[in-house]
Amino acid sequence: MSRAPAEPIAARISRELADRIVAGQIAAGSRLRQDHVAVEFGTSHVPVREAFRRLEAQGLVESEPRRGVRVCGVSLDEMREIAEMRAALEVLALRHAAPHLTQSILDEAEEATRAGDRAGDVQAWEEANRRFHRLILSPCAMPRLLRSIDDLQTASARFLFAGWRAEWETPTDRDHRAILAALREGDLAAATAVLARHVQWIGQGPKRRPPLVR
Amino acid sequence: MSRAPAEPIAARISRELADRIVAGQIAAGSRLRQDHVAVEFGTSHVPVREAFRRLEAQGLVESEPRRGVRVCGVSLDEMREIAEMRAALEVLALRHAAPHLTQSILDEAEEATRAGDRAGDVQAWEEANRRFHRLILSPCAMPRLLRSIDDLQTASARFLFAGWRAEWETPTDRDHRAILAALREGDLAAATAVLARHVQWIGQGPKRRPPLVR
DNA sequence: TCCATCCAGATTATAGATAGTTTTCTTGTC
DNA sequence: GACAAGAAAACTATCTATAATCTGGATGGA
Repeated sequence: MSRAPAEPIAARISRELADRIVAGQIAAGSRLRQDHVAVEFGTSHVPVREAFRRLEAQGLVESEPRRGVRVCGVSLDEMREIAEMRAALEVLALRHAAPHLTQSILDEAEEATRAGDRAGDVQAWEEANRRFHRLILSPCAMPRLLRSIDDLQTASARFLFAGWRAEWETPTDRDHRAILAALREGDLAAATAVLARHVQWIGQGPKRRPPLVR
Repeated sequence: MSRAPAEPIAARISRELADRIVAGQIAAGSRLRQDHVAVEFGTSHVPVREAFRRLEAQGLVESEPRRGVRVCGVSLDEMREIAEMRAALEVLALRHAAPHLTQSILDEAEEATRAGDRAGDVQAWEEANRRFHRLILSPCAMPRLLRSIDDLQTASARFLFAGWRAEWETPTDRDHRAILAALREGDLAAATAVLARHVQWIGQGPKRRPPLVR
């Protein structure tokens, strides 16, 4: 069949650039010039501009009217802000998702936690961590809320990759298991409390070295 | 003087379309066709497409890859979702803003409440209401949070204008004054509790008539 | 005979490329 | 340090291609 992808080029560019920004391959504060990006992707700058708007909405770049776009910074303040927003919104989502959680979803979440334990690098751990959160939150059936949470998780991942690569994993698996245990017992209050603390833990920043603002 | 605005056309189009959608001049569910909009504004379709991306980020329209964009619906579920998100985020913002609130800010907020009392139509009331919230929240100095809240308030206004035009105003001024009183006394817990209830009250929907989904 | 389904052509709309204009930044000169 | 000329980049318009939708009509079945 070899059906043409039918995915607009703008979407592809925005995905690719988002990945690079999150991975830290594009430095914070650096300018993105539409012609250069266009040349690199072998397209014109028109879809590039649309991709920029998308990244702007995700909070990965900021744009000034006639002066181009630049990658957002990764300061400690921004990190805390995002962590607190995540905590507030994920608690809300979990509160609505809890009544619709099934045994099989909880089992899948358990498996995601184990995958996080087995993860050898940050990327794999982050993916497992995000899968865990998505699993227990998406049954809330609130699409706008889930989209916001997803954008915030992307931004969180950016901090994770940018700053410190050592101290992931250890306490999170405990938190994940505590959340699952509370959910299995129907103790929603305990589950949301642990979730809030767990998310904000990420926002506490590095214990030893500063967050490598490039 | 008379400096050319230097505001990109895309920004102007997105503002104008957002106003119309919020005001209910463009029906929920109707399609927006880029070259029609372009003809109306006397431009090409390129800035129109960028405006669409902006509206999509604000949650006013939804876009399918090669099938165009259409105005989001205004169901009761979406309304509740937005109200709950607002409650969660505005409480967070107030918690961080409270330490930085000054006497003059509270006085201005009081004045905004009075302006809401005096408002003769929904538009004026909505503007005063939004000014009140912005005043007491913006000292939190969390730009990303404030942007999210602003988008949610825009969506709220849409429901307000779309569905029912009778029952605004009455209880809200009481809530606003209760929030201000609690803030003046330094009772942050009471202030956030009233704020959360107050915001979710909007999400309760019309008491008598259904929300006029067009 | 009437109705539903499906297909081909025409029409419409989205998406992207190319080219030109305007604004901003840079560099060289006084 | 200020200013002007040049370069670079953002922004928009026009044109083109590709995908989706709509129309009419044919076919098959009850």
